[in-house]
Amino acid sequence: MRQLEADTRCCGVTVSQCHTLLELAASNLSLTGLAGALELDASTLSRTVDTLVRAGLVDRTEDHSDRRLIQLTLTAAGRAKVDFIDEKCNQYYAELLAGMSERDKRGALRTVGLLAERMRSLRGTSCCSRTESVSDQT
Amino acid sequence: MRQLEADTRCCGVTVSQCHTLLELAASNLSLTGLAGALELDASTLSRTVDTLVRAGLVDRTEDHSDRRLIQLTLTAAGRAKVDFIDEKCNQYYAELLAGMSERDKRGALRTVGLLAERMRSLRGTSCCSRTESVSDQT
DNA sequence: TACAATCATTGTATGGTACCACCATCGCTT
DNA sequence: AAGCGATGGTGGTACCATACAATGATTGTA
Repeated sequence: MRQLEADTRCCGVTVSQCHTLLELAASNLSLTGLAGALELDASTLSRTVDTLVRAGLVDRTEDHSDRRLIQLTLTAAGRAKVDFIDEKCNQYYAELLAGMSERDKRGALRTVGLLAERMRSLRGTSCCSRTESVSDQT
Repeated sequence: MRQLEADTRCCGVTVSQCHTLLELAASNLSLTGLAGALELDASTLSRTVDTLVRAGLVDRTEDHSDRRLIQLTLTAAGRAKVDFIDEKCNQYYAELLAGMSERDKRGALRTVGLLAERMRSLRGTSCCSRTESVSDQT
């Protein structure tokens, strides 16, 4: 997580901004669509998108068939940023695997796939019933 | 990350509080010592510890040999919380591995160990030179 | 046409984080 | 012993991430 954070920040975006950009690169969506895809509240996304729009990485355009909707698309700069991030990530993954034996590399790829799948299927399955939270930061 | 967050929150603490408790369980430390171990700013830790002290999970005690130091120790409730968290984590890991073949389980454990070691050794190695950050959330 | 549902935004609150300034304490040097 | 720099903890301030509630605009439907 720390590595991820350092890397994305050094790409000029925060982790959240990065997730948003990557999701938009996969498919243009409305705000609520994007919020759903990222499992975030729409209000959170709205503000994140604000930042990205101001940064010139994302465009907000109205949908003429339903004027409630806001279509979000990457600008050219946004696409470039995504490419840059992808490249950086791939570099990092390559470094992670560097020095492993062929056998270990294959094992690593298989393990990561298995675990990802298993994690996805366990999503929401856990946990204990809601307990009191530790807060009250007076 | 999401799963981790949901699980720890459902244990009644945030992820940061959880890290703090677990580190304290490993060894009693002063505030700066703890901050160093978690690679966080001392002021950040000071406030997190505030919360945990108010929650009755951590004790602050002065060091008589050096009155600048604050010794941090888990209370009984704190230790209980850590045990609970440990148990929950182990449960989750068990569920992650459940259903895998013996061979895949061994592979998964080996992969995780290899990757963790490799990540540690790459810490700080990356990345590009600092670029401008996308912010200005006016 | 009136009303419920949907979408985006804004207000408010909590939490994590860092940097800086500050104060108390400690240790060393003169 | 006095002074001064180093160290440890805390509070001020400023971000970002996030959620929930309220609001305004729009749509669809009874």
